[in-house]
Amino acid sequence: MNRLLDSDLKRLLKRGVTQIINEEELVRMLRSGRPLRLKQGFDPSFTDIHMGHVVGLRKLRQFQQLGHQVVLIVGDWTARIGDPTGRSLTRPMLSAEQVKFNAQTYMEQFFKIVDKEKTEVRYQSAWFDKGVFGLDDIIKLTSKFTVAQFLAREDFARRYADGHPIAITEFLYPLMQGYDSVMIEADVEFGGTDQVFNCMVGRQLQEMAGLKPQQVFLMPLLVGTDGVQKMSKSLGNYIGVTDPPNQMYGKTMSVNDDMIIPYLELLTDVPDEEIAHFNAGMAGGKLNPMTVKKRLAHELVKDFWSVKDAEEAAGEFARTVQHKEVPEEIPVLNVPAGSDAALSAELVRAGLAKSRTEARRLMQQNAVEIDGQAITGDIEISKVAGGSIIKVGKRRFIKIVRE
RNA sequence: GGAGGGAUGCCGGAGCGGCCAAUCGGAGCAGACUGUAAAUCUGCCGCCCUAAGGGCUACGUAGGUUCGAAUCCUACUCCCUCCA
Repeated sequence: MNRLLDSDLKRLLKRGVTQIINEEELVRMLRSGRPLRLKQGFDPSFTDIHMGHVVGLRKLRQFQQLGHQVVLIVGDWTARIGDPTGRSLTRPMLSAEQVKFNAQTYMEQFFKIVDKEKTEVRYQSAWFDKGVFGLDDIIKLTSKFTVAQFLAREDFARRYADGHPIAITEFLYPLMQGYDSVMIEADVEFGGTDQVFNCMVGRQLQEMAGLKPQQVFLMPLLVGTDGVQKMSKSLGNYIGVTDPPNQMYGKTMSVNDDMIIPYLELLTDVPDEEIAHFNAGMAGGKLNPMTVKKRLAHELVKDFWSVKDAEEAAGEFARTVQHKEVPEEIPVLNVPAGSDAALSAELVRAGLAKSRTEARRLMQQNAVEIDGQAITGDIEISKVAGGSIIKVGKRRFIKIVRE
């Protein structure tokens, strides 16, 4: 175990952290030199990890670097309940097969950030499956809490007040999550700020089981690229860890300027001093936010891909977005020699419009250009010369090739 | 078990016999603007007919009444609230 430096401690407990319960105790535990069991759970009800999740995963890695052990819990049972957090919508129950597949995909991405060697993977089914966990256990577990306690949870309270349905099984969710902590003897549980309640239930259950209650490490929820709502796939305001370099770079450049600093803090290793310098520079008008955002985009692509990819993506961005030039590589649309199809139909075939009606609409809006020349109405594809480049909207291109 | 309320486009939410492809807001798309982006402004925003214009499908599901239904009636399905 490495000696714990004050600088490590500061980085670990201050940057990108909302709240720690209980911080003094956690510091004591860290100083004790004993490898801690860090609990991180996930519901395999989705497969894609995005930057919002990365905030927590980076934190886990930092702890790992100090010699601690991550225990990843695959919530194969909780996923089937449906998680009431956030969207106020009951998620559908998933089949066992679906859950298994999702878990697999999730972990592939998870270990891009977290050290696999220092991670133990546990499935909830190990302690919740039939034969292991019975009705008597359910009764024992549920009888320890009251409805009033559960209605204290913000999400439940709001939904109840609004007359939205809350399934009884949803009450089971925090209990099961908490029970996980008992089973794996977690020292610290990690989660977003929306997880407070569930994590606290874990503490209580551990205490009731005669264990030392876990510490709770809460991290901010990352705001999505729209700069308003929390990053989530269903809202479409996310940057995925598997997004290809150009897309990752482009999405990052499209985030609101206000997000630059938080993103740098939560998603990169750019030192605090440098971030402070950027912040001051932008506030004082000395630094163009675009420059800083480019740095951010570069950092992200570099971390998830490579330095080379980051540089190429930067070049592509400058070319297509800033100078409005044609990108290096353009998808090709093969057109049979004698085709008399309408251009609108061809745009649909190329996936640049959802319907011909939409394609025509785009033309009317001056959004379709052939070799830089906007057209105002539909034409036959035969009127378009082979090799022509068609641009739709700001940056979608296609090259016509005659077969 | 009883009483009441509801199901509308991607989402929220109007409409309550013709003027409804359906007000409005959000999202999305496009154009303008912009040191990236945001904000702002303008337009679009079911599908098909290459325009004007026309056609076809749509308001939980299935029938019905009517010249005409998202709007009325019947049954069904699902949801919510309250009482027991």
